[in-house]
Amino acid sequence: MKNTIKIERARHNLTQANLAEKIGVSRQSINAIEKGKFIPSTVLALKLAKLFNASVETLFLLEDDD
Amino acid sequence: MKNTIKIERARHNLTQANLAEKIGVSRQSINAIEKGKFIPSTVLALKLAKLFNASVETLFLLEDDD
DNA sequence: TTAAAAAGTAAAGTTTATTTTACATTTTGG
DNA sequence: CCAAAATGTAAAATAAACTTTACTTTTTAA
Repeated sequence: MKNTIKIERARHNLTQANLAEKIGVSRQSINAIEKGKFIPSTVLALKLAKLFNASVETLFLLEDDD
Repeated sequence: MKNTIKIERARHNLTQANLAEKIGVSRQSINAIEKGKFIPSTVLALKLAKLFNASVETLFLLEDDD
């Protein structure tokens, strides 16, 4: 599973810390998700998509091994 | 968080058991998700959306308390 | 109406997401 | 260049997702 959070974050001029704050998770969670260390819950994915005016499908991409 | 899995499952004529099999989780997981007992991971949400030709956003609806 | 299938539920266990704290490295702006 | 901000990382703890087993209740079809 890939995601484009880092890119969207750049487009929206947000740091990991302020994205985390807006979404209501810790900064380390954002970092870990960006780095592919774990996959967020659907609630988090929906919140991120909403914030970025994107779909969950464009933000998170299924891969063969998922 | 609400979801419309039960409805989509009906539209696609699938039992909890065969949906579970197609998605690769246990039947109890499908049941628990339908009953709102827990919120699936983003991978699961994407797989369900794909199977149902729906978007994650239409399948899973954020609520105020999320 | 009855047997079979499907759905609901529950407890115990495993795995994975997420937090907290804390520190190291990298990037950025003055 | 230098300080501050941002990012990376890691360990320990907690919460939540998910599995397995097993049993009960409800629905469906013959």
